[in-house]
Amino acid sequence: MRREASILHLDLDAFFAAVEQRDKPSLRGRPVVVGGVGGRGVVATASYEARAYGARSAMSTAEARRRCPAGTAFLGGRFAAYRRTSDVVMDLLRELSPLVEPISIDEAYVDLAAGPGHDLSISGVTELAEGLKGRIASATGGVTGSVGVGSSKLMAKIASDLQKPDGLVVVPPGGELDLLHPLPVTRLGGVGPATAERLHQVGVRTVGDLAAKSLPDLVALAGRAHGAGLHALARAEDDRAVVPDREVKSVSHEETFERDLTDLVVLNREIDSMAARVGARLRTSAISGRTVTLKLRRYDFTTITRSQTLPQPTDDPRLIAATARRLLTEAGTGGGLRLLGVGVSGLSLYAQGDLFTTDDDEPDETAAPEPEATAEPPQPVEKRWWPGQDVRHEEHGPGWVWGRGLGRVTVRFEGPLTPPGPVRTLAADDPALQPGDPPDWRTPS
DNA sequence: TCTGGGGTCCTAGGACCC
DNA sequence: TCTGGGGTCCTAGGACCC
Repeated sequence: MRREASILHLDLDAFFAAVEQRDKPSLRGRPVVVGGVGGRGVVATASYEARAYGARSAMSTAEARRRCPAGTAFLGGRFAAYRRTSDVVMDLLRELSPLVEPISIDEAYVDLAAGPGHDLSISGVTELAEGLKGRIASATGGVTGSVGVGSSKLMAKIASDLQKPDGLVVVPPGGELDLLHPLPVTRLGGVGPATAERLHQVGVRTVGDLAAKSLPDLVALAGRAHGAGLHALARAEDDRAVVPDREVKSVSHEETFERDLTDLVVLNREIDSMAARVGARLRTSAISGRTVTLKLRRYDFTTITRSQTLPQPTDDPRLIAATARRLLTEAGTGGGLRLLGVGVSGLSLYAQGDLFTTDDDEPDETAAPEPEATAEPPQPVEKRWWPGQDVRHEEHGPGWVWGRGLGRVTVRFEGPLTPPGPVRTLAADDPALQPGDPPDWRTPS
């Protein structure tokens, strides 16, 4: 805990949904749900209009459909668009300080004490945060964020959560415990359903209740590290630094299937395609790893992992896939699998073509490409289009997919800088309709 | 038509080593 | 011939976060 309120936490409000409403004017002021749109999808983000009907993050999309009225937009995610907007925001944060720690695409800490001569008085950081919020809204085309400023990461994060959306709370140094102790323990990071249940059983409901418990009691309840962490947080003792550029520890890809799979041939093909994605991401980051992990979730939702550590680090999709295939054969597919995942950990920086690369591992330009590992299966016409997707039509211009089915696709032709636009229903195989790029929300100058 | 996908950190037991 | 005690690596699972 510092003497000044010099740590800022920013949390963008209903971020995915906010980007969708910015880029799709017909959705502004209306309920929007972003997430998995298939039968087994879950909600990633619900707009505040959708939350009014009870839609929530992590809820199954089926449940959100039951709760929300007709006309609610259910959209798959456009991660390239979210990434572009996020990058703009993170750049604004780095104008405040070189010490910016992104926590996710929509959340970050900033160490204001490391910035250039900021006034760290209460009024000083309040003014700074107000300016930041204004710059974020104007640079992103209206996406808002909630800001908390305090003497530690703990306090900044708690504060940003107090006045959502579009909030700003500065916790004056010395006021930490008055703010913290009445709050439910579940507001502390690290207190999830399991810990909350155990705490409730010993009568702990608020952070104040937690602060009354001894360190040995909490260690007995939650384990050594977690117990000590809770003991400290309940007293607002938090010295965690703002760390930019945290090292990646693992790279993985997983997929829940529309229907449970049992066929080993099909599952092996899935492994190949996941290993190809993981290998490509490793190679892009110039890293490789020694431990290959296969994750599987059975028809009854039981989840197991099987891993094997290789003698040398690799980023080779074929070696990753071969290892994962072996682990799958050992684990068995009994009863059917609803999810498969392939991951690599034990990462290290790794130059291609080093001592351990054999001739066998070199790409062979004369060989036929390996269809299993590289080629995407041909797309059925129905699956080409998904709700929310950016498209462009030769005649009607840019727009986005509202819905599809029965050989047709419904598109609304509008963009972030247009008024709400017209809807047209087209043949799903209309050659004039193509996937499009995320639209630019910035006014052309 | 219950329950995503990408991660991090911690714990615990066994192997192995000194 | 009542068997210590660390330390590290590997594996598996669980809790949690966004």
